[in-house]
Amino acid sequence: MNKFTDIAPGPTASSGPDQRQYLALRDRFALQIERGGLPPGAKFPSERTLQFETGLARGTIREALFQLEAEGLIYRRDRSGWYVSPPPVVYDPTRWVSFLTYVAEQGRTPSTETLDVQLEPMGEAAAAVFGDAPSSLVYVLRRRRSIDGRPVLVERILVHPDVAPGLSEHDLDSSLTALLQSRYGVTMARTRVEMQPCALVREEASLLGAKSGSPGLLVLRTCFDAKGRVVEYDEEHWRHDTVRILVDTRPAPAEG
Amino acid sequence: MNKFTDIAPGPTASSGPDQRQYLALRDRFALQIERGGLPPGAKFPSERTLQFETGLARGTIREALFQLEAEGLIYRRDRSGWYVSPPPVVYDPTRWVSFLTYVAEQGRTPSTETLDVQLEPMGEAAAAVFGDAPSSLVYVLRRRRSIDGRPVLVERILVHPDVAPGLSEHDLDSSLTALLQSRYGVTMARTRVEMQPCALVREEASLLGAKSGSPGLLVLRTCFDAKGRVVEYDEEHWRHDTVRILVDTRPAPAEG
DNA sequence: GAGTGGTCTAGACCACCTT
DNA sequence: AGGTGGTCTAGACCACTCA
Repeated sequence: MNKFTDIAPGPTASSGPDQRQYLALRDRFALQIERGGLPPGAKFPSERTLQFETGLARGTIREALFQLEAEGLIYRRDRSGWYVSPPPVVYDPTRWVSFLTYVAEQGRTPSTETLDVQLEPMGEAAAAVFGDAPSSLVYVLRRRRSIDGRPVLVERILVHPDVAPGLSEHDLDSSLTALLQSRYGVTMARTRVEMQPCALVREEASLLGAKSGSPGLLVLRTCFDAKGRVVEYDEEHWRHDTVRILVDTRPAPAEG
Repeated sequence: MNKFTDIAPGPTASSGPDQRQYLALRDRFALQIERGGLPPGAKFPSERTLQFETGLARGTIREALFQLEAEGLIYRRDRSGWYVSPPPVVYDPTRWVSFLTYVAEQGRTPSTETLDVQLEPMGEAAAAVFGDAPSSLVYVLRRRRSIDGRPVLVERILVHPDVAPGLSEHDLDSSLTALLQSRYGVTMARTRVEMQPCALVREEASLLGAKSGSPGLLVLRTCFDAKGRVVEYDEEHWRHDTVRILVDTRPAPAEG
């Protein structure tokens, strides 16, 4: 179909250059982005425009875009288009520092929306975390957080009412960390963090404006005070290209 | 094309059940897997078999499989088929414990292959890590590690020859941690870990038997001894569905 | 309302794994 | 050698975004 394709090294050359057209296209875009030709936030040409420019089928174009998305170089806004990803923020989930603080420190603009707060029975899973009965009530707070106007994570935070009675009456769009510290005198002595790459599906995906199945990062945090009491338990679903986790530790003195 | 499709709630019912066929198919499989109907390691029917069974186009079948792959429920072996993912291993990169140890502790069978070892100039990036000149020599060790016979990560480890002279003469398929401790008397006082979801591309992907663009997790570890000297620097590329990161910390006493 | 990506179809040929 | 997934084509219609 294309003279150049016919001339290119045959598929029998097993260690020869890669023949896959979507990877060639990926390379072209990746180079443009790295060289600054496409700055963060820049919009890509539409898939149909690229079809016309390259003569490739739309599926092939999309495969190249998916590669770049998986690498975190670009992202899509549903039915709007493809855009160059801004650099990720660096997040240390073991430090009790507010999202608003560390994002601002990195020269970005954070924002938060509270989606939902209520006091409800914690159920089996949360009961295991808090060491309490499944029927015990717990504050459940759901928020969406954005950086420079782009939603980057949705979170579900559980706080025991013993720790912070009347929590839901406060403004929860600002720092929960600061609120717990200043208003309730809570301090954090230990943090347990679990992380796992995940897929953003259905509700999470749509809250983040992502396609179902988009790659994400799930971060589970359990914060304890000096008495070993669970102060806060979070489940954070991040868009995979928006965050980089950094943890710096010294082993506990008495560790075996 | 299908009577039931015609009867189903129309697309105008914006909060109605999801119409997407690949998600319906995803749900069917996810349910089968969760209920144990398809145990870890089980092979899926071929895409063409599923085409025949469901009457859907192959692209739609594949979209459903991609969803499950992104969620970590299934994985593919190149040109062999789709398989149910075994549960992930739990890994604490801040603890200086050997892969062979913690994988075995979790009832799995670890193995390691050394791909490459050499003493070479460290270059700009590594020089910044070691606080040394780019022309200084460093051991570069590349290994592939598997669990129950399935490759799960490729890693590139840098060790300074001042810390471990003659390193390349040892057996590097077994524990590097143990080797550094017992043979070179090295101890670890601090670890800095960075993590980011990534895509496995080209060489990494093919070493792991994954398709280029498959989701992965990049873990960067820098281990320091008591004098603040960099003992070891690792770059680990994991298949995203094979690992779960767990970090448990107490803040350093003098922390601000 | 025009343009965008999202979903779906129905083919084709290929490289590679498996037996 | 036969079967598998990997790549690619060339359409179609839809829901949704944006101006």
